[in-house]
Amino acid sequence: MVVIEAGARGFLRIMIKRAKGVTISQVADAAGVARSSVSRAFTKPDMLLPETVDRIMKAAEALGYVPNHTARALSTGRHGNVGLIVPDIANPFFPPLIQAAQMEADRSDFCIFLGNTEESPKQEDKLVGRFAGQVEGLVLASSRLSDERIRAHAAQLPLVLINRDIDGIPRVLIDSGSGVRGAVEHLAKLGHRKIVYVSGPQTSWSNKQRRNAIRSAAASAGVAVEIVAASLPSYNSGRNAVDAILSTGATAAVAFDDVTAQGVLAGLAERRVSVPGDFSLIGCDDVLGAVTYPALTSVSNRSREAGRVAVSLLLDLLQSGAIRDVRYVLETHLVVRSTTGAMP
Amino acid sequence: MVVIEAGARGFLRIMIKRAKGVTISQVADAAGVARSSVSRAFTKPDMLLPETVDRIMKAAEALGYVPNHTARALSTGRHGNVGLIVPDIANPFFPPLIQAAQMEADRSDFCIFLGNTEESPKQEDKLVGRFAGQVEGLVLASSRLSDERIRAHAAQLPLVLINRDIDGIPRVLIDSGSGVRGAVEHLAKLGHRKIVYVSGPQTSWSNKQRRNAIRSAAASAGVAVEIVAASLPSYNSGRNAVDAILSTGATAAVAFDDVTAQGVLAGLAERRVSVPGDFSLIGCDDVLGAVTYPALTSVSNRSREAGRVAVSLLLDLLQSGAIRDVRYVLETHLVVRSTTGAMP
DNA sequence: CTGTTAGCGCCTTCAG
DNA sequence: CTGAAGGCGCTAACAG
Repeated sequence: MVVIEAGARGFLRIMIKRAKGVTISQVADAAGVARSSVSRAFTKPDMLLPETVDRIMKAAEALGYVPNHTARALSTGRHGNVGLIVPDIANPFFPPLIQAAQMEADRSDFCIFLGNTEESPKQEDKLVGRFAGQVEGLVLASSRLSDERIRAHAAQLPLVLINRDIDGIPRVLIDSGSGVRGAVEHLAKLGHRKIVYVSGPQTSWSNKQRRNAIRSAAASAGVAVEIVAASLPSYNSGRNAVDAILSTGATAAVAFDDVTAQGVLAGLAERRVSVPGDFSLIGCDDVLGAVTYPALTSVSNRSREAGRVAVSLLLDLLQSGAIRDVRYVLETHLVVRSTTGAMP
Repeated sequence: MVVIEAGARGFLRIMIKRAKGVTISQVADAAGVARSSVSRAFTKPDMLLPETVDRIMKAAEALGYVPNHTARALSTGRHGNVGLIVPDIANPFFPPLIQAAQMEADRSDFCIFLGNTEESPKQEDKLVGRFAGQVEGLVLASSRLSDERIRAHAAQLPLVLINRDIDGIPRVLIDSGSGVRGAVEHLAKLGHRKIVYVSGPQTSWSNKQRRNAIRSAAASAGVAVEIVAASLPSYNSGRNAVDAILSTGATAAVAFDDVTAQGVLAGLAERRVSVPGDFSLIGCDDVLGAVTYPALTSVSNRSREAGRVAVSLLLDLLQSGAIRDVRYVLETHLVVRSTTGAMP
């Protein structure tokens, strides 16, 4: 129905009155049954005579009835939503994760609340609170919260963590260690004797993990390692790190992530250092695919799987009602492309 | 409280009983007032004596009361959520848009439901339906639905479109035409006499817009144009288009988007065609920032603003209750970096 | 198998 | 300014 009325200041306002939800009672009347039967027809049809279900469904269809999600949620306490909170949607690490989470939720007819914390713990706390009332559970990806806050939230509602290792809270971890070890061995085999690790954020769980993996792998391969800090994981900090990298005398580098690696790649090109002729470079996360030139050798990241598994785990927990201390680890591996070659 | 109980099959199950929501009644009792007063204290405090509000708030705090969103929604019909549906989260065009939408919603304490349609109209329809019950309004970004379906949905709940131009439905459009014209003029000024447009998906509103803008701008600048189709907007189709591009004899190209342009860039490098020395290249959407080497000249995209404006518009509509026929157009412009130079 | 009867937790008239 | 009562739409025992 379209309504045209005079607004407060005299001008015309066009309003479209939207269909006011048909209720279960109207359907019940139309079908000549009790409200509860209509409810059952939609939730537990096997409790009813097939023909009754049929009659109810016909009436419902005719009236355009559609169950009210909110009312059902209030009554059952289950609303069929899960929340997903990430620090930065725009970081290429997350979109595939989000997408996979979404697909997995969809398979069970769940909806996803998405939250972006802008890397701020305060914002993260706020979002958890805002979501808490309307989701059955939450996935926290690369949370920036303290262990205490996370534990506190976990006491309020089912929680699954991604890339955060807290005892007693279900978590899925991407073990970049395995892939990073492969990277170091790959470089050693190519003859490199000294490499540098271009590090990421000091507070990052992944950075710590990668740094340690490189150190130990290099030690056992007899390769020297130097660390060059690139505070932020960004293109610019990678590019700015190039002088420091070259001054170490190393012939190869592993960067905290692909974005940083791409910055390094650009910096090297500007200085006429050819890759992989004069210098070899490896990224992490494999988020750039083969889009750089030369195509970047990188460590696979499996963020897509992490998203899928996390949601799947959460839905399992919701269904079973139990909390299991799950620690799901995803191994990674080296993806060799064109930025690595024999030591010059 | 931690409970350890024997599970059905005898093994131990550890469960954490979560705090069962404190209700308004408990607060009312504790504060010695009626339930309605507690409700008012939270929604219309000015209707109450300041000291009453105070007493209620104290009691609420002590009990750890937090209003039940679902119950409130059932009662008021407003649940403080909006939905955002996109075709492909992983396409770099969308994350900034999503992020901005999220921030704008957050400013008004709204939560965002995110839906990913995998480019499928069927999935999009399904998501709209699933969301409909629990959001007050919806933003459809680059919808793949037919005009009819969109109109049908718009009749059910408030809708705002991004990059889709349908009369009578509020929409925000990114006009890449202006930027693309700038691109052509830029190339003409550099002396190029023949250019190619590497086109995107035939069904895309943006592709049509860009193609037309290039044609008309080239005509008035006296530049010849050829179209090379790159069916999908992807790195590979860009790279595969390179031979066709070079065989036209053109000295410059504008690509449908940055991802395609990056593929072209790689293809050119493989064929030892130097950029911008031998060939000039311009992308669209500016999603790669300056991360390619050489840094890509591109047309700005403003997807971030589109996301922000769309949500802001939607919230306005919700508040006013009226439907205005808004058509919000965002102009774009050329961002000159290092892939364009004088005709060889 | 189906109807009856209570709520779920909150908001909102309507009286005082 | 505050209390009492009814209802939002649906589900969940409990009877038949």
